[in-house]
This record gives sequence, structure tokens and C-alpha cells, in this order.
Amino acid sequence: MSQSLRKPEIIKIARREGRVTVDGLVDHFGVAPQTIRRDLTELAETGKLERVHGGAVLPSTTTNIGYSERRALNQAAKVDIARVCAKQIPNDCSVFLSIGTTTEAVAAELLHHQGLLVVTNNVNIAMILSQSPSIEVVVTGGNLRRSDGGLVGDLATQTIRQFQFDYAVISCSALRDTGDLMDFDIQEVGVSKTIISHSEEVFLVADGSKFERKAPARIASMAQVDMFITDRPLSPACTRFCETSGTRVLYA
Amino acid sequence: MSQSLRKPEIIKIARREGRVTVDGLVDHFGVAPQTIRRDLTELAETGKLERVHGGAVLPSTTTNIGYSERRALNQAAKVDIARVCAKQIPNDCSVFLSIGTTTEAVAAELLHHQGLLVVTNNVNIAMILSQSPSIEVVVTGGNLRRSDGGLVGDLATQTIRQFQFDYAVISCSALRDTGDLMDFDIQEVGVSKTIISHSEEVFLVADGSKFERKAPARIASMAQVDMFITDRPLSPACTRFCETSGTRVLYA
DNA sequence: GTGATAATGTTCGTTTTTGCGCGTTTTTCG
DNA sequence: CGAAAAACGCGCAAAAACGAACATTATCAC
Repeated sequence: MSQSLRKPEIIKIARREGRVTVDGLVDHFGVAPQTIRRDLTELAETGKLERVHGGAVLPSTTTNIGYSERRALNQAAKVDIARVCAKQIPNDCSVFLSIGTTTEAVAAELLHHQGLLVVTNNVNIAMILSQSPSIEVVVTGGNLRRSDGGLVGDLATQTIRQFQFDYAVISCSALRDTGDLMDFDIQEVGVSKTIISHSEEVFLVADGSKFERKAPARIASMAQVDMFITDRPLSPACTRFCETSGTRVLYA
Repeated sequence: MSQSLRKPEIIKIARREGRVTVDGLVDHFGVAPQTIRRDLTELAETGKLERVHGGAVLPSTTTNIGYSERRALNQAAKVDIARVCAKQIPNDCSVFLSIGTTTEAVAAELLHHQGLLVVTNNVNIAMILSQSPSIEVVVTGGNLRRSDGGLVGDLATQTIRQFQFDYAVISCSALRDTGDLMDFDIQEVGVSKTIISHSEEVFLVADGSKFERKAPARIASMAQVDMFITDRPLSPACTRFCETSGTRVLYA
């Protein structure tokens, strides 16, 4: 039995059993452990299997690693912000939840609300909310952005235009002293603008780390935001801006 | 982090039983309690399980259990069917993948294709395909169906109407001897019909268990299907029907 | 037959995993 | 409440698995 014949069979066994062991394959093929190890290593390199001590398993189709790391970042602050935000949203109304790790946290906090219609362009939020039997979830169409599960582009804005929301919860990549909401992705900017124009009340959630970052594309002005929920005090300039534009600021 | 052969199986058991005990796993794997505890602790650290005294339970944020069970059902057959189906699809074309566990398996098999544009109304498929950097993924809008992550309703059909696909891969809940494709959910029927009318080539994937089931709503006739991929021989009546209507049948 | 090439087997030092002892924490039950 | 029992986590040594280098065998073109 040559290597070229062994590999397909290893994959076949792995698919059937969910996993393979070095010992098991040694018995099965009657070759040395080292040979099996070589096979498994090569199969792992081409992504067919995932190598583990003692054998190999089917590659886990779970979520993006980089993203889950980012999600953990500043998690405590995000949850606090999310809790405050969720308290501002009553039962029996329509809500839009936008892309972002903080808005995801808001989704988790909304799980015990009743009679909500939630529209979202974030696949992760859809997954989170699908747990609750008392929330109707609508997903906008759009191009799937690999990095964070966001749906952007023309299809997304098209869908949003068909609704008028009681509340929209949006986020941003960065926040300037001039009271401008900024983002990295120009496609997302279009979506955010559309959301704002189709919502009665716009909530912005952003943890303090956003104050120190820069991003190239302008989404909107703070003047278009009705409530801003964050965890760190704003700069004096920004505070003044919120006062004059009538934006309420809540601290978590 | 280091993997272990046991961990995937522990998760599998946990999904089936809802919980796992240290003692039970010690018996199951024939290892020391310490080893099991380490496994459970590590699984808890990565959020796969939630640790409790004496064992572990599913985390509160886990997705629908009934669904993952159903996905495991007949898994080997589905994967075989999916592999045959994926071979029929070339690189650099547009594909629609519909709702269904078999179509999910097709998505997994398509991961190594190049230059695909895949449109889907299944959130799970979107997640699977987001791993591949060489596949552009578009999600249709729609009402999220909790049971299986499907997107249905008017928004979904609206999105589909804006495309013309090279290939569509659809599934069905049941298949009648008369050559009719049947489904449980009337909302999904509308989506499936729209898909068929916007695709050059329609592939139907269905494992043999569908032959024995009944479902109330009619999606389409086998005559509208260009290729049918399954794992068990069709009934004589159905075979004749496929011959007269020019539907090619492939066996995995 | 012969030599080149690839696959497999063998040896050995290194890394990872596992099991055990033991003190601490949590649960159970009178 | 309080003690016994069970479960837990930690450190360490044994065992298993690992990978690299090298020897051996099989394969194939010439």
C-alpha cells in the first residue's frame, strides 16, 4: 500500500469516525507509526485534517480566531455598556443592531426582552438572538465580511430602507474630538448612514479605547446621535459638542 | 493551545446529553479523573463548555441542540453526496446554496474551490464559507428561522431575484414517487421556487432517508432539476420519471 | 542489471500528556 | 451549623507520542 492510496482512506475514516488515532491506523494499514505520523502531518498541512496528540480530528469549522480574540478585548467594559444600553430599550418595539463587538454584547443583554423585532446586519448577532423564542430576528442581505461577520454593501442598505426602526444601536471604529463618528470600511459607512436615516432614536455604543484611535471614513456627526453610551469621560471638546447638539451621554 | 482526541468527543456527548460528568467520562475513555478534569477545564476556558462541580454543562450561549443532532444524522452519507456534488461545480462561477444539512456539507466541500461567488440563505453556510479567502460570500436577507439558521420570507426572495446563478444546490424535506420535491415550511417553498427560476443549472441533493418521508408543501417537479445527487437507488417510478424529464442522477 | 528517486522503517533525544499524592475547596447530609 | 465525603487543583515523575536524521527497501526508467 503506497502513500497515495493511504491518504484518501485516512480521510474517509476520519470523516466517518470524526477522528483517527495513530495506533488505530497502524493496525489498519500494518505500517510503522512514523509513517502514519508523516501522513497525518501532511494531511494537516493541506488543511484536510487537524493534528492532535495521538492522532487527528476533522478540522473544526468554528469561528474566526482573530475575531474571537478581538471580542475578548475590553470585554468587561463592553458588557457594562451593553447592559446600560439594553435598559434604555423597552419591550415590544423594533430595533436595529449594527456591526461591532459592543453591539454583539448588547444583543446578549437583549435576550430577555419580550416582543422585539430585531434587524441586524451582523451574522454573529443573528446567532446570539436566535436563542430567544420571544425575539423575531431579521437579517439584512449583503456581502459577508470575513473579518467580523458583518454584512455590507448595496444589498444591506436596500434591506434597511424597507424598515423604519424605533431604535438603532450603532458603533464606530473611532471618534474624533470634533464629534465625528469614523470607520475603517467605506462600505460600512453607507450602511450606517442608511440606518441613521431610518431610525427614530439612534444609540451609539463605544468604549473608551475608541477615543484614541483614528479611522479614515466619516459616518456621521454626533449631532445625529440621540444617546451615547460609553465607559470613560469624554474630552471637554466632545462634551461641549454633545451639549449643544442635544446628545445625551450615559456612563456605564 | 494543545488539542486532545477526547475533546471533540466530549463536546459531542455534551451536546447530546446536555451535560457530562467526570465519572461518566472516566468510564467512557478509561483514563484518570485528573485527565478528564483537565480536559473540562480547558474546554471551559475556550468557552465550549461551562464547568460545574462533578462535570460540565453546555454554555448558555450554545446554539440549537436539536439542530446539531439532526446535522449528525446520516452524516457520512451527506458528506459523500456533498463530495460528488462539489465535483460537478467548476471554479470561477456563481453558486446558490440553499437551506439544509446536506447543502451545508456541500459548502464544506467547496472550501477549496477558487473564485466562487456563493449566495446563500443559510447562516451556517455563510459561517462555514467565511473561512475561505478565495470565496466571495453573499447572504440573502430574510427572517431568521431559529430551528436551522435558514433565512426565509419575502426579503430572501427579493434578494435572490437580483441574481442569475450558474448553479443552484437545493435540498428538500421529502421526495414523492411522482417526482415532486416536498417541504415542511411553506415560506421556504417560495424561496426554493425563486432559486430554481434564477439558475442555469439546478442540483438537488438528498440522502435516501428523504424517500421515506412525507411533507405537505410542493416545491417543484423533478423535471425542473438538472441533476439529482443521492446515495440510494431511486424507486422504479422515480427513475422512469427522471429519464423522461432528462434529469441526470448521480450516486455517491 | 543499474542507478536515481521516493517511500518506509529504525533509532534516539525532546516534548507533551497522563497519572498519582496531597492539601484545599465545595457539596452533602445529619 | 458542622463534619464527612466528594471533587478539585497543583506539582512532579513516568509514560507516551513526537520529530529529525539516517538506514533500508521498493519502484521505475533506461
